[in-house]
Amino acid sequence: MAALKYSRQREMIKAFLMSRKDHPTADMVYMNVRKQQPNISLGTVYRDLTQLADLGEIRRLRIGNGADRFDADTSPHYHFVCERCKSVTDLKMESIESILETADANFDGRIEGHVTYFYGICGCCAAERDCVSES
Amino acid sequence: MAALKYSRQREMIKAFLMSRKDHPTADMVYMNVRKQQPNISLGTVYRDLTQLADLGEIRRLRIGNGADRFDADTSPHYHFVCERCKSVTDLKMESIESILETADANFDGRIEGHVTYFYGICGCCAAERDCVSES
DNA sequence: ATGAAAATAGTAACAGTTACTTTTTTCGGG
DNA sequence: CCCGAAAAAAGTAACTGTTACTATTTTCAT
Repeated sequence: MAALKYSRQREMIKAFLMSRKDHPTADMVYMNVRKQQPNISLGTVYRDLTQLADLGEIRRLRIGNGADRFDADTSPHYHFVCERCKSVTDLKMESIESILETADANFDGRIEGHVTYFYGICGCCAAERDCVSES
Repeated sequence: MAALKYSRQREMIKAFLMSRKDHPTADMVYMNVRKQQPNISLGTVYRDLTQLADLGEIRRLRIGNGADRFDADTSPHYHFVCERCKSVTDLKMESIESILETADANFDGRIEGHVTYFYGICGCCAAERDCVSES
C-alpha cells in the first residue's frame, strides 16, 4: 500500500547520490541539492533518503560515529573509514560472505546478515597529503 | 599525562558492567548504578565510560541504531543484534581476522582494524517466546 | 477537471551525547 | 597530618543528528 508518487526532490537526491562516490551525509545532500532547488527542506532530504533506502535504491551506511552516510551503489561491497580525514571509500575486495557461515556454526538463532567496515589510514593520509573531503 | 585519580563512581560503573553480559547502554548503567549511588549524574556515567573505553578496560559497541552499548569483556569476540527484541549477545565463533588480509589485498592505505556485527533473529525470538531485555 | 493520497516546506521536538561551571575528592610534598 | 594543585564530581545547558507535526502544494486515476 501507500502507492509511491513521483517527486522531483527525490529524483534530484537520487541523481546527486549517483554522481558521487564519497558517500555523502544527509546534510551534504541537502547543501548540494539546494543549489538547484533552493527551497528544499532538510526534512524532505531525510524522508526521501529513508524512502530510497527502504526501496533498496540506495544504501544507508551506519558508520557509528557521526552522521549516517548514503551510497547509490547497492551492489555488495565494503567500506573503509579513514581515522584521520574521516573519508569513507569503497573497498574492492573479494567476498567475505563466508563469515556468515562461520558465525552461524554454533548459534541457535537465525543470522540474516552482517555489517562490516574497515578502518585505518587511507592512502592519501599515509602520504601526508592534504586529504580534505569535499563538502 | 593527566594522571588518573581514583574514583568510586568509575569503579562502580566498571563493576556493574562486569556483572552483566547484555551490553548495557549508558542510560542503563546510569539507572542501575544510581541504585547504590543515588546522586550520580548521567554526565559522570558518560565521562567514565569514555575514560574506561580509552583505557581499554571496556569496549564501546557502536551498533549504529540508537545508543552505544558497553562491554566489560575486552577479549576479541563478535556480537549479534536481534532485529526483533533488539538484544545484543556475544557470538562464540572462530576468528575471522583473516578478512583484514582480504581487505588489504589491493588497498593502498593502511588497514588497522574492522568493525563487524551480525544481525537476524535470536534463538529466543525464533521460538516466539517473550524476550524482554532487562533494563 | 476533480479530489483523495502523497509529498512538500517549515518548524518544533526528540534522543543521545558533550560541554560548561561550581563544588567535592584525591593524593603527593611539606 | 594538613595543604593545595589536579582530577573528578554533580547539575545543568547546549549541541548534533534525526524524526514528528501541521498546513500547503503536487501528483495522478477517474
